[in-house]
Amino acid sequence: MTSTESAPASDKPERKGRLSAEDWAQAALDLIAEQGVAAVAVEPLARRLGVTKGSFYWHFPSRDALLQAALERWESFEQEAVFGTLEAIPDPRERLRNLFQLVAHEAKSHVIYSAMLKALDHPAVQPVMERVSQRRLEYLTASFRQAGLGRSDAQHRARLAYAAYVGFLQLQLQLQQSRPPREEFEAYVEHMMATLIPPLPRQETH
Amino acid sequence: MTSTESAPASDKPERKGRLSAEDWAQAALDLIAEQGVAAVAVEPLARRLGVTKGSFYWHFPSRDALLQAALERWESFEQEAVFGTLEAIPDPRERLRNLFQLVAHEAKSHVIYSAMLKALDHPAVQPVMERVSQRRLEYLTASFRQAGLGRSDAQHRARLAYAAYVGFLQLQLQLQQSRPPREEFEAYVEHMMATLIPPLPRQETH
DNA sequence: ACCTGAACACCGTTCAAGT
DNA sequence: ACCTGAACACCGTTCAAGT
Repeated sequence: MTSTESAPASDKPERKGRLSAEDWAQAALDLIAEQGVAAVAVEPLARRLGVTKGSFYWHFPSRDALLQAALERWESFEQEAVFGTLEAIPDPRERLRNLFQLVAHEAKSHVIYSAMLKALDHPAVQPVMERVSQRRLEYLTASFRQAGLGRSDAQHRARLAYAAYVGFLQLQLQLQQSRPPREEFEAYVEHMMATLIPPLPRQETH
Repeated sequence: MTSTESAPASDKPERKGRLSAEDWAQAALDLIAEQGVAAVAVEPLARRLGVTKGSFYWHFPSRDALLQAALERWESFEQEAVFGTLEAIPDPRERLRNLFQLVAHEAKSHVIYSAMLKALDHPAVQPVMERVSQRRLEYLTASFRQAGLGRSDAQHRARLAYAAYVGFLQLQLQLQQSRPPREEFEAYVEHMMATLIPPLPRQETH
Protein backbone atom coordinates (compact mmCIF):
# COMPACT_ATOMS: atom_id res chain seq x y z
CA MET A 1 0.00 0.00 0.00
CA THR A 2 2.84 2.44 0.75
CA SER A 3 5.91 3.27 -1.26
CA THR A 4 7.43 1.61 -4.29
CA GLU A 5 10.39 2.45 -6.51
CA SER A 6 12.23 5.74 -6.16
CA ALA A 7 9.87 7.25 -3.62
CA PRO A 8 11.77 9.92 -1.69
CA ALA A 9 10.00 9.12 1.57
CA SER A 10 6.69 10.85 0.99
CA ASP A 11 4.52 10.81 4.10
CA LYS A 12 1.22 10.68 2.21
CA PRO A 13 0.51 7.20 0.95
CA GLU A 14 -0.80 8.63 -2.33
CA ARG A 15 0.77 7.26 -5.45
CA LYS A 16 3.98 7.74 -7.30
CA GLY A 17 4.16 8.47 -10.96
CA ARG A 18 3.58 4.81 -11.86
CA LEU A 19 0.78 2.42 -11.02
CA SER A 20 0.85 -1.31 -10.41
CA ALA A 21 -1.84 -3.87 -11.22
CA GLU A 22 -2.64 -3.98 -7.51
CA ASP A 23 -3.33 -0.25 -7.50
CA TRP A 24 -5.88 -0.72 -10.23
CA ALA A 25 -7.44 -3.71 -8.50
CA GLN A 26 -7.75 -1.86 -5.20
CA ALA A 27 -9.23 1.20 -6.90
CA ALA A 28 -11.76 -1.05 -8.59
CA LEU A 29 -12.63 -2.69 -5.26
CA ASP A 30 -13.17 0.71 -3.67
CA LEU A 31 -15.45 1.65 -6.52
CA ILE A 32 -17.43 -1.56 -6.12
CA ALA A 33 -17.97 -0.84 -2.45
CA GLU A 34 -19.02 2.72 -3.17
CA GLN A 35 -21.10 2.38 -6.28
CA GLY A 36 -21.48 -1.25 -7.23
CA VAL A 37 -19.97 -3.54 -9.82
CA ALA A 38 -21.49 -1.70 -12.76
CA ALA A 39 -19.56 1.43 -11.81
CA VAL A 40 -16.23 -0.21 -12.58
CA ALA A 41 -15.42 1.30 -15.94
CA VAL A 42 -11.98 1.79 -17.38
CA GLU A 43 -12.32 5.41 -18.40
CA PRO A 44 -13.72 6.78 -15.11
CA LEU A 45 -11.19 4.73 -13.15
CA ALA A 46 -8.36 6.09 -15.24
CA ARG A 47 -9.63 9.62 -14.66
CA ARG A 48 -9.75 8.92 -10.94
CA LEU A 49 -6.20 7.64 -10.97
CA GLY A 50 -4.98 10.51 -13.08
CA VAL A 51 -3.89 8.56 -16.14
CA THR A 52 -5.32 7.92 -19.59
CA LYS A 53 -7.41 4.83 -20.18
CA GLY A 54 -4.91 3.51 -22.66
CA SER A 55 -2.46 2.80 -19.84
CA PHE A 56 -4.91 0.43 -18.22
CA TYR A 57 -4.27 -2.14 -20.91
CA TRP A 58 -0.68 -2.48 -19.96
CA HIS A 59 -1.80 -3.99 -16.62
CA PHE A 60 -4.89 -5.97 -17.60
CA PRO A 61 -6.11 -7.47 -20.83
CA SER A 62 -9.70 -6.35 -20.27
CA ARG A 63 -12.19 -4.77 -17.92
CA ASP A 64 -13.37 -8.24 -16.91
CA ALA A 65 -9.87 -9.26 -15.91
CA LEU A 66 -9.69 -6.21 -13.64
CA LEU A 67 -12.99 -7.09 -12.02
CA GLN A 68 -11.83 -10.63 -11.48
CA ALA A 69 -8.60 -9.48 -9.86
CA ALA A 70 -10.48 -7.07 -7.59
CA LEU A 71 -12.96 -9.69 -6.46
CA GLU A 72 -10.29 -12.27 -5.82
CA ARG A 73 -8.51 -9.70 -3.71
CA TRP A 74 -11.66 -9.37 -1.63
CA GLU A 75 -12.12 -13.12 -1.53
CA SER A 76 -8.84 -13.74 0.23
CA PHE A 77 -9.41 -10.90 2.69
CA GLU A 78 -12.91 -11.95 3.68
CA GLN A 79 -11.87 -15.54 4.13
CA GLU A 80 -9.77 -14.78 7.17
CA ALA A 81 -11.98 -11.94 8.38
CA VAL A 82 -15.05 -14.13 8.77
CA PHE A 83 -13.54 -17.46 9.61
CA GLY A 84 -10.73 -16.10 11.73
CA THR A 85 -13.18 -14.44 14.10
CA LEU A 86 -15.28 -17.53 14.56
CA GLU A 87 -12.68 -20.25 14.68
CA ALA A 88 -11.82 -19.24 18.23
CA ILE A 89 -15.25 -20.11 19.64
CA PRO A 90 -15.34 -23.76 20.68
CA ASP A 91 -19.04 -24.30 21.39
CA PRO A 92 -20.83 -24.83 18.07
CA ARG A 93 -24.17 -23.32 19.13
CA GLU A 94 -22.40 -20.29 20.52
CA ARG A 95 -20.42 -20.04 17.29
CA LEU A 96 -23.60 -20.16 15.23
CA ARG A 97 -25.17 -17.44 17.34
CA ASN A 98 -22.05 -15.33 16.84
CA LEU A 99 -22.13 -15.94 13.13
CA PHE A 100 -25.73 -14.78 12.91
CA GLN A 101 -25.05 -11.73 15.04
CA LEU A 102 -21.97 -10.89 13.02
CA VAL A 103 -23.94 -11.08 9.81
CA ALA A 104 -26.83 -9.07 11.21
CA HIS A 105 -24.78 -6.21 12.63
CA GLU A 106 -21.43 -5.99 10.94
CA ALA A 107 -22.69 -4.27 7.84
CA LYS A 108 -19.29 -3.17 6.62
CA SER A 109 -17.86 -6.55 5.74
CA HIS A 110 -20.97 -7.31 3.69
CA VAL A 111 -20.84 -4.33 1.41
CA ILE A 112 -18.84 -6.08 -1.26
CA TYR A 113 -20.83 -9.28 -0.85
CA SER A 114 -24.05 -7.33 -1.28
CA ALA A 115 -22.66 -5.56 -4.31
CA MET A 116 -21.84 -8.93 -5.82
CA LEU A 117 -25.28 -10.21 -4.96
CA LYS A 118 -26.76 -7.38 -6.98
CA ALA A 119 -24.53 -8.15 -9.93
CA LEU A 120 -24.63 -11.93 -10.25
CA ASP A 121 -25.40 -11.23 -13.87
CA HIS A 122 -21.77 -10.50 -14.42
CA PRO A 123 -19.55 -13.42 -15.46
CA ALA A 124 -16.65 -12.20 -13.30
CA VAL A 125 -18.83 -12.28 -10.20
CA GLN A 126 -20.22 -15.78 -10.47
CA PRO A 127 -17.15 -17.96 -9.90
CA VAL A 128 -16.06 -15.94 -6.87
CA MET A 129 -19.55 -16.07 -5.42
CA GLU A 130 -19.65 -19.78 -6.00
CA ARG A 131 -16.43 -20.50 -4.17
CA VAL A 132 -17.38 -18.28 -1.25
CA SER A 133 -20.82 -19.85 -0.96
CA GLN A 134 -19.42 -23.35 -1.13
CA ARG A 135 -16.93 -22.63 1.62
CA ARG A 136 -19.54 -21.06 3.88
CA LEU A 137 -21.96 -23.89 3.33
CA GLU A 138 -19.35 -26.40 4.37
CA TYR A 139 -18.56 -24.39 7.45
CA LEU A 140 -22.21 -24.18 8.45
CA THR A 141 -22.72 -27.87 7.84
CA ALA A 142 -19.82 -28.72 10.13
CA SER A 143 -21.14 -26.43 12.86
CA PHE A 144 -24.65 -27.86 12.74
CA ARG A 145 -23.18 -31.32 12.78
CA GLN A 146 -21.23 -30.45 15.92
CA ALA A 147 -24.38 -28.95 17.39
CA GLY A 148 -25.95 -32.38 17.29
CA LEU A 149 -27.75 -32.69 13.96
CA GLY A 150 -27.43 -35.80 11.82
CA ARG A 151 -25.40 -35.69 8.63
CA SER A 152 -28.26 -35.09 6.26
CA ASP A 153 -30.14 -32.74 8.58
CA ALA A 154 -26.98 -30.73 9.11
CA GLN A 155 -26.54 -30.34 5.36
CA HIS A 156 -30.11 -29.27 4.86
CA ARG A 157 -30.11 -26.90 7.79
CA ALA A 158 -26.90 -25.35 6.52
CA ARG A 159 -28.47 -24.80 3.14
CA LEU A 160 -31.52 -23.26 4.75
CA ALA A 161 -29.48 -21.05 7.05
CA TYR A 162 -27.30 -19.83 4.22
CA ALA A 163 -30.32 -19.21 2.04
CA ALA A 164 -31.79 -17.22 4.92
CA TYR A 165 -28.58 -15.23 5.13
CA VAL A 166 -28.49 -14.43 1.44
CA GLY A 167 -32.20 -13.72 1.35
CA PHE A 168 -31.88 -11.54 4.40
CA LEU A 169 -29.31 -9.35 2.67
CA GLN A 170 -31.55 -9.19 -0.38
CA LEU A 171 -34.47 -8.04 1.72
CA GLN A 172 -32.26 -5.42 3.33
CA LEU A 173 -31.40 -4.20 -0.14
CA GLN A 174 -34.95 -4.35 -1.38
CA LEU A 175 -36.83 -2.84 1.51
CA GLN A 176 -34.52 0.00 2.25
CA GLN A 177 -37.15 2.68 2.68
CA SER A 178 -39.49 0.73 4.90
CA ARG A 179 -36.77 -0.26 7.33
CA PRO A 180 -38.21 -1.55 10.59
CA PRO A 181 -37.09 0.04 13.86
CA ARG A 182 -34.06 -1.36 15.68
CA GLU A 183 -36.11 -3.21 18.30
CA GLU A 184 -38.17 -4.97 15.65
CA PHE A 185 -35.02 -5.98 13.85
CA GLU A 186 -33.41 -7.48 16.93
CA ALA A 187 -36.56 -9.46 17.58
CA TYR A 188 -36.37 -10.83 14.05
CA VAL A 189 -32.78 -11.93 14.48
CA GLU A 190 -33.73 -13.70 17.70
CA HIS A 191 -36.60 -15.43 15.95
CA MET A 192 -34.28 -16.54 13.17
CA MET A 193 -31.77 -18.01 15.58
CA ALA A 194 -34.44 -19.71 17.65
CA THR A 195 -35.88 -21.31 14.52
CA LEU A 196 -32.63 -22.37 12.90
CA ILE A 197 -30.24 -23.24 15.70
CA PRO A 198 -31.08 -26.65 17.11
CA PRO A 199 -31.79 -26.92 20.86
CA LEU A 200 -29.22 -28.49 23.15
CA PRO A 201 -29.20 -32.24 22.65
CA ARG A 202 -30.99 -33.65 25.68
CA GLN A 203 -28.65 -35.29 28.09
CA GLU A 204 -28.68 -36.73 31.58
CA THR A 205 -29.97 -33.98 33.83
CA HIS A 206 -27.49 -34.82 36.57
CA MET B 1 -39.32 -13.41 -39.14
CA THR B 2 -41.96 -13.82 -41.84
CA SER B 3 -43.49 -11.08 -43.96
CA THR B 4 -43.70 -7.40 -43.16
CA GLU B 5 -45.24 -4.30 -44.72
CA SER B 6 -47.66 -5.16 -47.50
CA ALA B 7 -48.72 -8.42 -45.81
CA PRO B 8 -51.77 -9.73 -47.73
CA ALA B 9 -53.66 -11.42 -44.90
CA SER B 10 -51.00 -13.60 -43.35
CA ASP B 11 -52.50 -16.28 -41.09
CA LYS B 12 -49.56 -16.31 -38.70
CA PRO B 13 -50.05 -13.79 -35.91
CA GLU B 14 -46.55 -12.46 -36.43
CA ARG B 15 -46.46 -8.74 -36.75
CA LYS B 16 -47.73 -6.17 -39.21
CA GLY B 17 -45.48 -3.62 -40.77
CA ARG B 18 -45.73 -1.46 -37.68
CA LEU B 19 -44.86 -2.17 -34.09
CA SER B 20 -46.56 -1.05 -30.91
CA ALA B 21 -44.99 -0.26 -27.56
CA GLU B 22 -46.35 -3.59 -26.31
CA ASP B 23 -44.47 -5.42 -29.04
CA TRP B 24 -41.24 -3.88 -27.86
CA ALA B 25 -42.02 -4.59 -24.20
CA GLN B 26 -42.83 -8.23 -24.92
CA ALA B 27 -39.71 -8.66 -27.02
CA ALA B 28 -37.68 -7.22 -24.16
CA LEU B 29 -39.34 -9.57 -21.69
CA ASP B 30 -38.53 -12.54 -23.90
CA LEU B 31 -34.94 -11.42 -24.03
CA ILE B 32 -34.78 -11.08 -20.27
CA ALA B 33 -36.03 -14.64 -19.85
CA GLU B 34 -33.56 -15.94 -22.40
CA GLN B 35 -30.44 -13.97 -21.66
CA GLY B 36 -30.99 -11.76 -18.64
CA VAL B 37 -31.60 -8.08 -18.04
CA ALA B 38 -28.23 -6.98 -19.37
CA ALA B 39 -29.08 -8.43 -22.78
CA VAL B 40 -31.83 -5.89 -23.31
CA ALA B 41 -30.16 -3.46 -25.68
CA VAL B 42 -31.87 -1.23 -28.18
CA GLU B 43 -29.77 -2.06 -31.19
CA PRO B 44 -29.93 -5.88 -30.93
CA LEU B 45 -33.65 -5.71 -30.15
CA ALA B 46 -34.25 -3.55 -33.20
CA ARG B 47 -32.28 -5.99 -35.34
CA ARG B 48 -34.39 -8.82 -33.93
CA LEU B 49 -37.59 -6.97 -34.75
CA GLY B 50 -36.39 -6.01 -38.19
CA VAL B 51 -36.33 -2.23 -37.78
CA THR B 52 -33.67 0.38 -37.16
CA LYS B 53 -32.85 1.43 -33.64
CA GLY B 54 -33.99 4.96 -34.36
CA SER B 55 -37.59 3.81 -34.47
CA PHE B 56 -37.40 2.58 -30.91
CA TYR B 57 -37.44 6.13 -29.64
CA TRP B 58 -40.84 6.79 -31.05
CA HIS B 59 -42.23 4.25 -28.55
CA PHE B 60 -40.04 4.82 -25.49
CA PRO B 61 -37.98 7.73 -24.27
CA SER B 62 -35.10 5.48 -23.19
CA ARG B 63 -33.83 1.96 -22.71
CA ASP B 64 -34.70 2.20 -19.03
CA ALA B 65 -38.30 3.05 -19.82
CA LEU B 66 -38.52 -0.07 -21.99
CA LEU B 67 -37.11 -2.22 -19.19
CA GLN B 68 -39.58 -0.73 -16.77
CA ALA B 69 -42.50 -1.41 -19.08
CA ALA B 70 -41.37 -4.99 -19.65
CA LEU B 71 -40.98 -5.70 -15.95
CA GLU B 72 -44.31 -4.15 -15.07
CA ARG B 73 -45.87 -6.37 -17.71
CA TRP B 74 -44.41 -9.36 -15.92
CA GLU B 75 -45.45 -8.00 -12.54
CA SER B 76 -49.13 -8.01 -13.41
CA PHE B 77 -48.93 -11.47 -14.96
CA GLU B 78 -47.13 -13.10 -12.05
CA GLN B 79 -49.47 -11.53 -9.54
CA GLU B 80 -52.42 -13.57 -10.68
CA ALA B 81 -50.33 -16.61 -11.61
CA VAL B 82 -48.97 -17.12 -8.10
CA PHE B 83 -51.79 -15.81 -5.97
CA GLY B 84 -54.58 -17.11 -8.15
CA THR B 85 -53.32 -20.67 -7.75
CA LEU B 86 -53.07 -20.50 -3.99
CA GLU B 87 -56.11 -18.46 -3.10
CA ALA B 88 -58.26 -21.54 -3.69
CA ILE B 89 -56.66 -23.56 -0.88
CA PRO B 90 -58.46 -22.86 2.40
CA ASP B 91 -56.20 -24.60 4.92
CA PRO B 92 -53.26 -22.28 5.64
CA ARG B 93 -50.72 -25.02 6.38
CA GLU B 94 -51.71 -26.81 3.21
CA ARG B 95 -51.44 -23.53 1.33
CA LEU B 96 -47.94 -22.92 2.67
CA ARG B 97 -46.87 -26.41 1.66
CA ASN B 98 -48.24 -25.78 -1.81
CA LEU B 99 -46.44 -22.48 -2.01
CA PHE B 100 -43.13 -24.11 -1.12
CA GLN B 101 -43.68 -26.94 -3.58
CA LEU B 102 -44.69 -24.51 -6.29
CA VAL B 103 -41.53 -22.50 -5.75
CA ALA B 104 -39.32 -25.57 -5.63
CA HIS B 105 -40.61 -27.22 -8.77
CA GLU B 106 -42.25 -24.70 -11.08
CA ALA B 107 -39.02 -23.33 -12.45
CA LYS B 108 -40.63 -21.60 -15.38
CA SER B 109 -42.47 -18.88 -13.50
CA HIS B 110 -39.27 -18.01 -11.66
CA VAL B 111 -37.10 -17.38 -14.67
CA ILE B 112 -37.86 -13.67 -14.80
CA TYR B 113 -37.71 -13.38 -11.04
CA SER B 114 -34.29 -15.01 -11.05
CA ALA B 115 -33.15 -12.76 -13.87
CA MET B 116 -34.19 -9.76 -11.80
CA LEU B 117 -32.45 -11.17 -8.77
CA LYS B 118 -29.24 -11.24 -10.74
CA ALA B 119 -29.70 -7.66 -11.84
CA LEU B 120 -30.79 -5.80 -8.73
CA ASP B 121 -28.06 -3.40 -9.65
CA HIS B 122 -30.30 -1.93 -12.28
CA PRO B 123 -32.53 0.98 -11.22
CA ALA B 124 -35.45 -0.28 -13.32
CA VAL B 125 -35.42 -3.60 -11.48
CA GLN B 126 -35.47 -2.36 -7.91
CA PRO B 127 -38.94 -0.79 -7.60
CA VAL B 128 -40.63 -3.78 -9.23
CA MET B 129 -38.75 -6.17 -6.99
CA GLU B 130 -39.71 -4.12 -3.99
CA ARG B 131 -43.42 -4.16 -4.73
CA VAL B 132 -43.42 -7.88 -5.46
CA SER B 133 -41.48 -8.68 -2.29
CA GLN B 134 -43.72 -6.53 -0.17
CA ARG B 135 -46.83 -8.23 -1.52
CA ARG B 136 -45.43 -11.71 -0.99
CA LEU B 137 -44.30 -10.90 2.52
CA GLU B 138 -47.76 -9.72 3.43
CA TYR B 139 -49.25 -12.85 1.96
CA LEU B 140 -46.89 -15.09 3.90
CA THR B 141 -47.51 -13.19 7.11
CA ALA B 142 -51.26 -13.65 6.73
CA SER B 143 -50.85 -17.37 6.08
CA PHE B 144 -48.59 -17.91 9.08
CA ARG B 145 -51.02 -15.94 11.19
CA GLN B 146 -53.85 -18.20 10.05
CA ALA B 147 -51.66 -21.20 10.77
CA GLY B 148 -51.65 -20.22 14.41
CA LEU B 149 -48.61 -17.97 14.94
CA GLY B 150 -48.89 -14.76 16.93
CA ARG B 151 -48.73 -11.44 15.12
CA SER B 152 -45.06 -10.75 15.66
CA ASP B 153 -43.97 -14.37 15.19
CA ALA B 154 -45.94 -14.53 11.96
CA GLN B 155 -44.16 -11.47 10.65
CA HIS B 156 -40.76 -12.80 11.54
CA ARG B 157 -41.46 -16.24 10.18
CA ALA B 158 -42.69 -14.68 6.95
CA ARG B 159 -39.50 -12.69 6.65
CA LEU B 160 -37.45 -15.80 7.30
CA ALA B 161 -39.42 -17.91 4.85
CA TYR B 162 -39.17 -15.31 2.12
CA ALA B 163 -35.48 -14.88 2.76
CA ALA B 164 -35.15 -18.65 2.47
CA TYR B 165 -37.01 -18.53 -0.83
CA VAL B 166 -34.84 -15.79 -2.29
CA GLY B 167 -31.68 -17.37 -0.95
CA PHE B 168 -32.75 -20.72 -2.31
CA LEU B 169 -33.03 -19.30 -5.81
CA GLN B 170 -29.65 -17.68 -5.39
CA LEU B 171 -28.09 -20.96 -4.38
CA GLN B 172 -29.71 -22.61 -7.38
CA LEU B 173 -28.10 -19.98 -9.55
CA GLN B 174 -24.77 -20.15 -7.81
CA LEU B 175 -24.28 -23.87 -7.48
CA GLN B 176 -25.38 -24.87 -10.91
CA GLN B 177 -22.62 -27.34 -11.60
CA SER B 178 -22.70 -29.16 -8.30
CA ARG B 179 -26.45 -29.69 -8.45
CA PRO B 180 -27.53 -32.37 -6.00
CA PRO B 181 -29.50 -35.38 -7.23
CA ARG B 182 -33.31 -35.17 -7.32
CA GLU B 183 -33.79 -37.26 -4.19
CA GLU B 184 -31.46 -35.10 -2.17
CA PHE B 185 -33.28 -32.03 -3.36
CA GLU B 186 -36.69 -33.33 -2.33
CA ALA B 187 -35.32 -34.16 1.08
CA TYR B 188 -34.09 -30.60 1.40
CA VAL B 189 -37.48 -29.15 0.52
CA GLU B 190 -39.09 -31.40 3.13
CA HIS B 191 -36.60 -30.28 5.73
CA MET B 192 -37.33 -26.65 4.89
CA MET B 193 -41.05 -27.12 5.26
CA ALA B 194 -40.69 -29.05 8.48
CA THR B 195 -38.52 -26.30 9.92
CA LEU B 196 -40.55 -23.33 8.78
CA ILE B 197 -44.18 -24.41 8.81
CA PRO B 198 -45.51 -24.40 12.35
CA PRO B 199 -47.02 -27.63 13.70
CA LEU B 200 -50.77 -27.94 14.08
CA PRO B 201 -51.91 -25.90 17.06
CA ARG B 202 -52.71 -28.47 19.74
CA GLN B 203 -56.45 -28.87 20.21
CA GLU B 204 -58.85 -31.14 22.01
CA THR B 205 -58.15 -34.67 20.79
CA HIS B 206 -61.85 -35.53 20.70
C1' DA C 1 -48.55 7.07 -36.61
C1' DC C 2 -44.38 4.83 -37.26
C1' DC C 3 -39.86 4.41 -39.51
C1' DT C 4 -35.10 5.66 -41.72
C1' DG C 5 -30.44 7.51 -41.74
C1' DA C 6 -27.09 10.26 -40.24
C1' DA C 7 -25.07 12.36 -36.41
C1' DC C 8 -22.97 12.66 -31.69
C1' DA C 9 -21.37 11.05 -26.96
C1' DC C 10 -19.49 7.55 -24.20
C1' DC C 11 -16.85 3.50 -23.26
C1' DG C 12 -14.02 -0.79 -24.41
C1' DT C 13 -10.08 -2.08 -26.93
C1' DT C 14 -5.80 -1.70 -29.93
C1' DC C 15 -1.44 -0.02 -31.01
C1' DA C 16 2.43 2.77 -32.41
C1' DA C 17 5.11 5.98 -30.24
C1' DG C 18 6.98 8.25 -26.19
C1' DT C 19 9.83 8.34 -21.35
C1' DA D 1 8.25 -0.75 -17.29
C1' DC D 2 4.57 2.23 -17.72
C1' DC D 3 2.10 5.93 -20.17
C1' DT D 4 0.06 8.96 -24.13
C1' DG D 5 -2.86 9.88 -28.12
C1' DA D 6 -5.25 8.69 -31.86
C1' DA D 7 -8.04 5.34 -33.87
C1' DC D 8 -12.03 2.06 -34.30
C1' DA D 9 -16.31 -0.62 -32.86
C1' DC D 10 -20.45 -0.75 -30.38
C1' DC D 11 -24.47 1.13 -28.24
C1' DG D 12 -27.62 4.94 -26.35
C1' DT D 13 -29.82 9.02 -27.85
C1' DT D 14 -31.43 12.90 -30.98
C1' DC D 15 -33.60 14.63 -34.86
C1' DA D 16 -34.87 16.03 -39.48
C1' DA D 17 -36.89 13.83 -43.10
C1' DG D 18 -39.62 10.20 -45.14
C1' DT D 19 -44.34 7.17 -45.76
